[in-house]
Amino acid sequence: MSEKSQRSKPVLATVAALAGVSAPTVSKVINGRDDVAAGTRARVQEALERLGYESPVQRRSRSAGPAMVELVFDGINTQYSLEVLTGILDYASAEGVEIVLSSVTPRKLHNANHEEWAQRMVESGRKGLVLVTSEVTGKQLDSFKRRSIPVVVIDPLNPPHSGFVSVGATNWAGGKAATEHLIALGHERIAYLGGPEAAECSVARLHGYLAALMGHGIPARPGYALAGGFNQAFGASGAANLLALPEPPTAIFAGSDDIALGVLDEARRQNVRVPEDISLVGFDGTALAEQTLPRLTSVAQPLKEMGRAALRSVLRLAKGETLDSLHVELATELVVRDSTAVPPGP
Amino acid sequence: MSEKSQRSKPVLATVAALAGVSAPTVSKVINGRDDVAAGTRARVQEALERLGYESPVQRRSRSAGPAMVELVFDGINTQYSLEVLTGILDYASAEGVEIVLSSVTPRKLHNANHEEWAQRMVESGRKGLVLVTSEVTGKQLDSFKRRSIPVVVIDPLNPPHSGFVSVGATNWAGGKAATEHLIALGHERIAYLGGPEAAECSVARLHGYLAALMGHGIPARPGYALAGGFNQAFGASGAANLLALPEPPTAIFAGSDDIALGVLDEARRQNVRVPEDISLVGFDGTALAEQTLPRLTSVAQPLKEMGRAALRSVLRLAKGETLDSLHVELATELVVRDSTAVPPGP
DNA sequence: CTGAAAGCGCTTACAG
DNA sequence: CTGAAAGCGCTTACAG
Repeated sequence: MSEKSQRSKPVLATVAALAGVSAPTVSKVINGRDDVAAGTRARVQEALERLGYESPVQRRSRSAGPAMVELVFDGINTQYSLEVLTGILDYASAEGVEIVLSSVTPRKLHNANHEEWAQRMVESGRKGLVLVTSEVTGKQLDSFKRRSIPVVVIDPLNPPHSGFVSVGATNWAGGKAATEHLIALGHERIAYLGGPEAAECSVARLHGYLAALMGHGIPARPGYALAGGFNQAFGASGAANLLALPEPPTAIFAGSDDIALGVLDEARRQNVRVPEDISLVGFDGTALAEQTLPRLTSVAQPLKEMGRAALRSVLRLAKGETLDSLHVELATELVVRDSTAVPPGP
Repeated sequence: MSEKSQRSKPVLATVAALAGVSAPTVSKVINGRDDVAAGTRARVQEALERLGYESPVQRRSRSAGPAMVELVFDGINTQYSLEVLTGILDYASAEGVEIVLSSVTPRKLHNANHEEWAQRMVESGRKGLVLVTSEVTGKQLDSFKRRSIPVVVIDPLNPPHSGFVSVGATNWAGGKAATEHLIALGHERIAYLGGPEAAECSVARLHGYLAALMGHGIPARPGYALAGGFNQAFGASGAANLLALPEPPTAIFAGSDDIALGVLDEARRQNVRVPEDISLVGFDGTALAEQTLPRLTSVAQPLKEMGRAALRSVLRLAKGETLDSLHVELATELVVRDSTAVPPGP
């Protein structure tokens, strides 16, 4: 009688006995319900792990096909997204993993029912989730954590306080490098046109910019640092505002290449020459930077590598491995092209 | 009481009632036991069929969750791919369908074992396959056809002789419109820089170009129609060849916006002004056309709509519906911007 | 939060 | 052969 529980594959009741709880409680933990005390959940999860228990759903999904990872973009219609996507797809194909892709508006992502979403992912056997430039709350991540679905965020909009895993670039260092390049050319009136105030990566770039100014004893001027969207429209309107200042900047550091494109447009409209009248540095270093006229000096992000790294982390977590660090920043690199020069004479 | 069995998915007890036997007997039939009388077995089997009953094992193998469609790009690193992808993802999200994405080199696609591929798709419950700008042989398509997996090709490289379903744009009409626009401006020395000779869509554009010339009694000149890749590099080298002719063209019709970008680069290098010295028309009408200087006159393809249409066709085929036509062409539209003008005086 | 009790869908063991 | 009865593994609804 007592031997039977040793060899055969563990059932829910065995787990319950080992954890010292009732079967319903184990059932709740397995199905990701939230009405279980943290301590109880921990004990049950340990018992589950020790016995190697698999729920019917898990058994069902384990049998079918190659591993699938879900990938969600907060809108894919940018060069940035395309390069991240390329990195992820290349690595996925090398690892024999399939990518289930969706592009979702930030609004929809925020309103989505994460409980249902996570449950659906378990049921269809997804190994993990990669989110790109998304805002995620701790509560939302909890829906996934409770079901042991690893989540990795690329360029998270909010700071990684909630203990989630994320991949980014050295935004602060990149912002500093861009600004120091301009300072080295002789500029002192340097403005920053960044992304949304809420976007962690943009804030880091802003602080890199401020650090460079401070390091060279250049005071930050009022009205010289503006926040908006990571898009061409904000680049144009921001540039218009900056050029209308009593003392307009001689150089603009744009928080993305798209923003820089808008600046180029506005400069052209006002017959302000780049780089003769005003210098311009972008951020991202996508293919776009090569195609503008003048070609854009830009801080390159290793977007493909960021995609690879995110997928690799998700797959490692799915295998139960632990990561060295919850947050990884890959190096940015300033690529000098034709949009920066010495400031115009007085 | 009696209504409840009508709507919900049938359980074993329902089958038993309909067959006039007990649940255990149905269980035996399902599990292939031999202790069931032939007549009883027949009645049970009929009831099973009529109710569409699925055993837990059957349910397990038929993949759970929302419908999935596989999407394969022949390289996604272009604006073209991005717009097609956007169209597909939007429609997928509206229909509650999930997209499994891969980007594959043409070589790998050609060498892939289509038998295994198709079998894998059946096993993981994929509803269909969308291929973008791929070359497909009848034999390969057969692997999918035998397994009733619908396949739709967007912009097939080979002509749709093999009876496969495809979605494209009115390439011939677009080529003709581009060329007639140039003729209307007064050009007679008009060259064509097209994509690969094997690409059906490029051939159609070439013939549209030739038709326009012929329609206006303008002879096609030797060396004026070149074939290469749909990329910037070919645009630059092709333009260099054309400009080196004893009688260089006064206008170039490029088979894609990427090709046109290369032409712009080469023109700039040679200090040939666009449109003053030479007019330029692109093809695709992606966001790129808006971002060049001068902004590019281009034949716009409805890429998002082509993506939508392809997915819609796959889903209809998967439901067993029939399509009105194996091949659909959506309308192209010439968008005149700043890269075309009257030819320079002699 | 927790678990006793009831229930669900299916299978097994066995009397007839 | 057949099916009433018992049982299995899991989930649900709800009292405390």
